[in-house]
Amino acid sequence: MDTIGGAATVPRSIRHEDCFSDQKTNMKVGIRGELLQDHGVKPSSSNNEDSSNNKEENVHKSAKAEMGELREENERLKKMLQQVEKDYQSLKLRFFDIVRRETSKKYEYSFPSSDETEEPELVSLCLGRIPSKPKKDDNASNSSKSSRDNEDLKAGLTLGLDSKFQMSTELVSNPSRDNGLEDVAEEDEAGDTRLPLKILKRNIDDEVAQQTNVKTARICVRARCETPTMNDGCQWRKYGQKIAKGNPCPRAYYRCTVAPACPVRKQVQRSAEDMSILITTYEGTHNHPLPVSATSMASTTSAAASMLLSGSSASQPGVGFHVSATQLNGLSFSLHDSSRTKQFYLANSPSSPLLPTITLDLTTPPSTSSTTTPFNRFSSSFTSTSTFPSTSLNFSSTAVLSNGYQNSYGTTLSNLGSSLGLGKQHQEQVMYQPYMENNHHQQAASQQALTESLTKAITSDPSFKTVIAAAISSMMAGNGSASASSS
DNA sequence: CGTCTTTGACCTGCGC
DNA sequence: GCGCAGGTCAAAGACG
Repeated sequence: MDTIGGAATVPRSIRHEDCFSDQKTNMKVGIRGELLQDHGVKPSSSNNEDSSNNKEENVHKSAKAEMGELREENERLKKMLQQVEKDYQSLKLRFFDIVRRETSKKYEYSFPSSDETEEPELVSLCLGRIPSKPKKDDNASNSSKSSRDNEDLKAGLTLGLDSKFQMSTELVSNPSRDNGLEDVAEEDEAGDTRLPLKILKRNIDDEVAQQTNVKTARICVRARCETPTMNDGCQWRKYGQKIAKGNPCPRAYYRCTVAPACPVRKQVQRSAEDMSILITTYEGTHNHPLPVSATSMASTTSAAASMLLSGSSASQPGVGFHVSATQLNGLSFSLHDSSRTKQFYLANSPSSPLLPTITLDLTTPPSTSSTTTPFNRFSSSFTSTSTFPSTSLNFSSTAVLSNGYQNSYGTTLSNLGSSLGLGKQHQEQVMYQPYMENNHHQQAASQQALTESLTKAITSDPSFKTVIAAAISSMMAGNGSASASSS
């Protein structure tokens, strides 16, 4: 990001790695400090010079021994870290497998005997690449269950921040003349040649043309941020600024510059109520792989998007969610159907009034940020109204995770933990004791608890499969740097 | 000198 | 048709 946050020109991937190494360093330092306390040498109180010389020698020796211990400790920590990463990888694979199977099952159940040629309301969140366009397949006639499963799987596993909605034909035919580029293109495919001049002009661009095939969700992130923009890992270039009505703070317009033709844009504006709150709205889909550092935010937003999508919102355009979380990278959030109150933020976008908008409120409420750092504590709750019967969830969970693993894996793992700790139709309280430094057993225990919690949540609430898929796909995309999205 | 930001002008959509 | 507001463009200036 870049321009964002001022510090900007430094490639985010590099910064991210720096952060990671910093964490290791901090861990070492912390442990070192603890050891020094434990084995610290008390100052001599003797007046005898000989004895003081001997003591100096002893101090020297003990210091050496201490150094040796510290080295060993560091080695152990390194191994521990490697082990954690390894465990995480295997966990990830397990989730991946479970999600895949569950998704297939659910799909069979959801479409048991319906018209096989009827296309389900596919919602595809794409990880920074153009989706595989399953919509309106020409081979709809031979759409077997397996092929549908594959499509569903694709949709489920291609989640990302830049959620793209594979609009159903019903939605495409929605009688709104300002649906924007995407809908117009849909109409074009359907044979409608009444394209506005602007649209025709833009369609010249291949990249944009690809964008026109999908519906794009808007992701709105509210976070407390002192810097002009939030550092989300992407590179942005400011192309405009405007004073929006009702807010004295100007709204800045940014364009993704990671790739020359990337259509992703974002708007940054300070909240009128609280100037310390930065409201960032993302729109569009990256057409390039994302920097690794961008995937954390991607995992958060993609999960939120998947929440929205799992609520079959595709058929109910204009509905917005309000997602609140107390951790930047946590998937914990509460979703509020804002359909009645119009979209909570940036609802007055004339260009895309029908775009589903997901608002992530990352501003920490005072009540939940009391004793722990924002990065190791987050609470979540999810409520949904009858507008989304399929996602009528009610849960609340609180998780305390160690910040000792707040690397790219740790955050996403936390994400999974937080989101999966949520249970359908019942409330759960999952408290993870903070990992004690140098206590591998507790770490293992906490990890096990987390694993159990995740598994439980997966099996108890199928709707979270999408969330898991979102987070996992984001992680995988980020790890492989193959493709990811966010912005 | 190249890149990025700033900022006024312009375009477009919407409501009256 | 007109005015308003949001969004974008592009020239000019700043900066490294």
